[in-house]
Amino acid sequence: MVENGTSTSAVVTSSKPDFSTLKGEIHLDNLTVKELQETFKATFGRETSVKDKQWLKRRILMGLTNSCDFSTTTLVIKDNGVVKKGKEEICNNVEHNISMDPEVGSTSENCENSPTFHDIRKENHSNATGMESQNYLVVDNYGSENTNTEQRATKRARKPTKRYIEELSEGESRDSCSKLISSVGHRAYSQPSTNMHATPGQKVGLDGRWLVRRDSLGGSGVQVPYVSRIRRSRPRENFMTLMPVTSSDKLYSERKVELEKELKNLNSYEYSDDDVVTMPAANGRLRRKHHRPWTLSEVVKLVEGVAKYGAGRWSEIKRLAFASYSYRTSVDLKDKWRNLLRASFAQLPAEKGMQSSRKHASIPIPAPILLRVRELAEMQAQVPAGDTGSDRNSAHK
DNA sequence: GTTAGGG
DNA sequence: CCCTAAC
Repeated sequence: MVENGTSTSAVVTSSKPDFSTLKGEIHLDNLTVKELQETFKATFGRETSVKDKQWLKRRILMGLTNSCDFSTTTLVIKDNGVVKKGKEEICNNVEHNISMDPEVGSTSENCENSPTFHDIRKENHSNATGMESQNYLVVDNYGSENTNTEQRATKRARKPTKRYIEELSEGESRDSCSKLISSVGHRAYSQPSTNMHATPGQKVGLDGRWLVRRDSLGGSGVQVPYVSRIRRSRPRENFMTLMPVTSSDKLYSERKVELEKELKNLNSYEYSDDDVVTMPAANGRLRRKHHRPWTLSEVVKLVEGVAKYGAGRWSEIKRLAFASYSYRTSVDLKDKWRNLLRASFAQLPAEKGMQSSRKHASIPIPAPILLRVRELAEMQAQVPAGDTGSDRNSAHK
């Protein structure tokens, strides 16, 4: 199958997929890692350093099935590979082609049970369930195998925070000039008559202390209650000032030691003002408390940690890779990873957004690292939460 | 106690 | 970084 094979010598640096390098038939199963990487490059227009054959194959096939309109090409996906469209009737069960696992694939060649590539493209018949008739290439099992794709789409619903509710309510009551009651009345009148039966959540507290509105949060369907702002104590004092002096002293000294140890590693950046509450920065703005720019080595550690343990296992990464960095909490790691993701996906394609994307980055992250971040993100998007080996069910406890 | 996401 | 709902 590799006869024509991938042109291993081709060094395409274009940023766009170049299918011209995909000559003839390609049987992904038979390709070496290097060849798979070449194919990856041809498919996605960029290089990859991932050596995981399985991943590469899956990505390539996914990329092809997703982005390539096969009706306009002479290529067709078949038997775990891309082949030239032949004259023989192609009973092409995409489901089987997309599933790279040998065990699954071994069930092979029954085209009757599941929708076929052929069927869908040809007829675009609406399915019996009437749920949705899709005229794009549907790969059955695709979704179930990569449930992560769906999971990523549906973020877990999050109730608006108390503060959000309060602040929003406060703002609105300001807008309506203390005519809270009347505005509510207006709202009620404007409701369709069928709505007079308010759901429990819509009732208005007689004392006027709490009201509930129907607004939803960002279209999430989460309803935002309307409450009058209750005066709270000031948001927050500096953590240290609230601590008893005794324990404060101890923590402070402990921390100080670590800080000073770290200072040597960092390129002698001056952090003497590190633990200070809020420092007026050069531009007159207030600087955050406890701000410590991420160093390159920290970023690298983080990336490696994500590679090893997976994104989301922040406490684990914190414990195992950042044991000596006491000032980086697992939340910090998570935050930094989020920023890295943003940077890697925003900056690589076009270097335009540099201005804005750099605004939040304390240090310039070298492109190779961002590439790695990107790869990890893509890789882990394919292999959902499932671990590649280390089972933590037994590892814990 | 952790994780995810908005601020 | 901070804050905090969900887990």
